[in-house]
Amino acid sequence: MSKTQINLPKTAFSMKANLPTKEPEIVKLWNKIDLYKKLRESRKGEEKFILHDGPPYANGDIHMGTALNKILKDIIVKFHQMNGKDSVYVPGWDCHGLPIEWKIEEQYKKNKKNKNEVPIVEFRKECRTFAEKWIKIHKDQFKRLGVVGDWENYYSTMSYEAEAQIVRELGKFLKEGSLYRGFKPVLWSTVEKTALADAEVEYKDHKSDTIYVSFPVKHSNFKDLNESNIIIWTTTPWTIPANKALAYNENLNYLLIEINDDGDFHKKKIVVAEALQESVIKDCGIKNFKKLKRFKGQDFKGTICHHPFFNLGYDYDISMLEAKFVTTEQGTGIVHCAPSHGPDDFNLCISNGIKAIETVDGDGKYTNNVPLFEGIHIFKSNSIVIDKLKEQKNLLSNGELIHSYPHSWRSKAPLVHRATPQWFISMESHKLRNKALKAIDETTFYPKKGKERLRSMIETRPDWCVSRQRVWGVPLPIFLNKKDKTILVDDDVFENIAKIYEKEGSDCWFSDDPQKFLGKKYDVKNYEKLSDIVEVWFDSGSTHSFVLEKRSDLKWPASMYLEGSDQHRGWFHSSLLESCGTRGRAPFESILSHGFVVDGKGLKMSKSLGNVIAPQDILKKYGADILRIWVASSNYAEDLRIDYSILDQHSESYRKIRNTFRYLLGNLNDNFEEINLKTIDIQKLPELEQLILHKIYELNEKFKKYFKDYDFHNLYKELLKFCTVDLSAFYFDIRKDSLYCDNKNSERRKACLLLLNIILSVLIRWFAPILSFTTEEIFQLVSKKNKSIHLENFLDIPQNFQNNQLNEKWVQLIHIRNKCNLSIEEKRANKEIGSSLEAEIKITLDKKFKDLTQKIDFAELCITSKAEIIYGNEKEIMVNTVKASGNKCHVCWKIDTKPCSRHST
RNA sequence: GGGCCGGUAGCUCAGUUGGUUAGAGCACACCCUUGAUAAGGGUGGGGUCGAAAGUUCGAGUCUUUCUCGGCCCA
Repeated sequence: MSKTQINLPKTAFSMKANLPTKEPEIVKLWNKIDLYKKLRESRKGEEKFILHDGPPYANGDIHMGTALNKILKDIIVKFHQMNGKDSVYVPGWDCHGLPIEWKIEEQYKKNKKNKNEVPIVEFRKECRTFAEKWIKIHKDQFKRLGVVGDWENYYSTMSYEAEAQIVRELGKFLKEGSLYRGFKPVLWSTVEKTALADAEVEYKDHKSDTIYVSFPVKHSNFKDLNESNIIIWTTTPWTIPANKALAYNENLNYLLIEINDDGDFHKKKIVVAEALQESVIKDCGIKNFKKLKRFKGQDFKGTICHHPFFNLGYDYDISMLEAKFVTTEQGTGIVHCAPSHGPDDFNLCISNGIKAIETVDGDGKYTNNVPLFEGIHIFKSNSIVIDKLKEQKNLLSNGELIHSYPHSWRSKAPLVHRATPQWFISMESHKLRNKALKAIDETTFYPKKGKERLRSMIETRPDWCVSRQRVWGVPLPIFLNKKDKTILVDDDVFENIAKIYEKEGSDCWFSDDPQKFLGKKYDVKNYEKLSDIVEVWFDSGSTHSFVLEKRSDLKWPASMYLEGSDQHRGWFHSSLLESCGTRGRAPFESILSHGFVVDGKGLKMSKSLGNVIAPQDILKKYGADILRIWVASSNYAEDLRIDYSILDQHSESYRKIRNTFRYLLGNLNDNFEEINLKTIDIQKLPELEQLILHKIYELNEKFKKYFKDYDFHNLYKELLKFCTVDLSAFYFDIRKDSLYCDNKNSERRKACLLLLNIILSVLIRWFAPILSFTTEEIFQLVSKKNKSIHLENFLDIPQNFQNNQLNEKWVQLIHIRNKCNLSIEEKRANKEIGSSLEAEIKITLDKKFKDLTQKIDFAELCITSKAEIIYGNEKEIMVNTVKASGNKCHVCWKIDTKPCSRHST
């Protein structure tokens, strides 16, 4: 009966969220109202915030890392949008490259089809179809996460416009002269006469010739080394003619040893690592020797040797270089380096200014760059090398070894590293490195540590190799003059090729008459067309040119690039170089990098550990908003942990937030009214309401600060704390009595309803970028405008909400309230009372609190039936709780000896 | 193996230039409520700050070593 007299909350907003089924409906709604278009219209002419999407690879279902990345982007885009910016998000995909080629070849293998018999153009069409399929799947998966963007007009690196622009970009490097032809070792099959990718290699046992070779020291700053011989060990004697350097490790100890055995090395001094001395002595059958000196690897610094074939025309200097890859696992602790025949050798040499040259041709025969050996096949030359070394008295010993060695998976033939012609963009010739370093200085990094990471990479990286001997990519638009091998550099030709690609794509490079690309200016008879493709990092590094610059809804440079921290070496890096090379500055104003998703213990996710969680599983079990909370509440500057217990806890927080909204909606009976914050007569409100307005003001200040720093986990934490501490446990709890039991005309109750409206309108906006679905669900329920929450702005909280004096006062009042709670709890533990309304509290305060507490009703604050304050001289706050005497009002449940003042009639 | 980054309560995170008994929310335990009810309130337990050594009157905060983990490179 009494229930009819009170105002109980009533709302259509269910306590149970049921996100997995509700969210897809909301995605449909956004589709139906064309939210993205409306977002753009609503911000027409406003300042732009452009988060340029780093394209994911169109291959396979999305994983947690992808989900994290997209949600973080979406949160940021939405924050800026609600902050009044025209916050445009154009998603993109990376489409060219080996992984897709590989997938298509796998299908061929299954169907017993031979790739070499399929025309290139047909093969490329299949790659394109494959990528298209995955773009479509990704799109739906991203939308399901609540990500809003221009899904209809996405970009891809395989679009005709992109392929055309990539040609134009390369043209700029060619014209400038920083793109040059060089050589670099790749895994090569002399049988198939082709380069092989890592995945096409299988390792099998192979019998190799082994040799210990001496390199006579020509000059050393370390006196003891002069007139000694540096010993190396190798399993590929045929690479000795290509030797250009020796590598040592400065942290190892080395020995100078004198050999006293008869033979070529009688009375000669040799150098090997101390840790390998025994094995070398044993291997080479040395009987009599004397250790002369022990020294550190760093003493090698600056040492120059002769090539063992010095007297046969190999009269160039062999430098000794420091290299960390030199170990004492086997050999001599000094490694011979042929930059044309090993990646380690290549990298070490190029960083020391020694370039690789073409020493072996496609058939496996030495070129004319190699004296004595020209025309000889490398697989037949080991014995010749060994003979010559013996002849030159530089062979300490030789033998054979069976070891694991790379072979072609197709022909089963052993592979070699062979320097092949490649195309490089120079870091130095046109000061690309300097430009990039300057651009890094001008970029803001979130977190700050990203700056150092990118800088240290740019400082040390070698020239950029942009060519690949594959099929699925943008063809390098290069013609070589057949006579003098010079590169054809002509804007008209590049533009002609670009125009053709714009119309029909780049497939035609492989199928059509080359004259078509040369135009009328040049005769195809005089030019050789290249068949290399552009490495995919150049593709994605160019997205700024065919997306940011080409689209009128975007701007160049982007406001932000946002990717995982691995992209310091990837997309951040390639975009920076491409843009600095062509435009002299970075294509971004800021970079935000996030860590990796790891499991609950901080270990990386892997199938073998069984700790992989797929976003699809989370969506099914919890819903996207829980995943979005996980993103927002985690510190992306570090690795992000996730497991089901972590998600369980976030869904607990979600329920707390949801119930906060439910309380608001219930007491408003879903009749939400948008309040004009500027016209509120704050002084007329009760102090409690004024205090909450102050708290809203304070939180908004924090909100703005955290948002400015992209510090979402602290921002979310503050929002959650506001819901639980300030609202649920304090304001809501206290005001239940007024909301339920006051007369509807009560000023106090009206003031509270005003606050509930204000809180709802502020809170729903604060949460909208994170809880995109739930806030929309609420907004659809209360807004009569049939609009989306995401079209709203954050509210300007008026300065007059701030009231520091009042806040300081209430800090003390709340302190007293806490003391009361302790006292009440004591009686509750004694079973003297149950609910706090059964209590009457007597508070003893120092007189100085009189002004502070005079007008405060502690029965209201502490939700007791009665409260009395006694002012005395004791400094300490004392509270005495007794069981309230009298009768319980049937309506408001307060106990009093007198009839209830509100409900006695 | 190298470079960079990190390891604060069960979980997510704060801890300003080194300074009193290391904080918050969530989770947990117990109690209350049954008019936010698969909700709400109150009280409470729980970390010596990855480990060790050092600098200092004093270190989670500085140095070194080790250890565990992550990314990149090899």
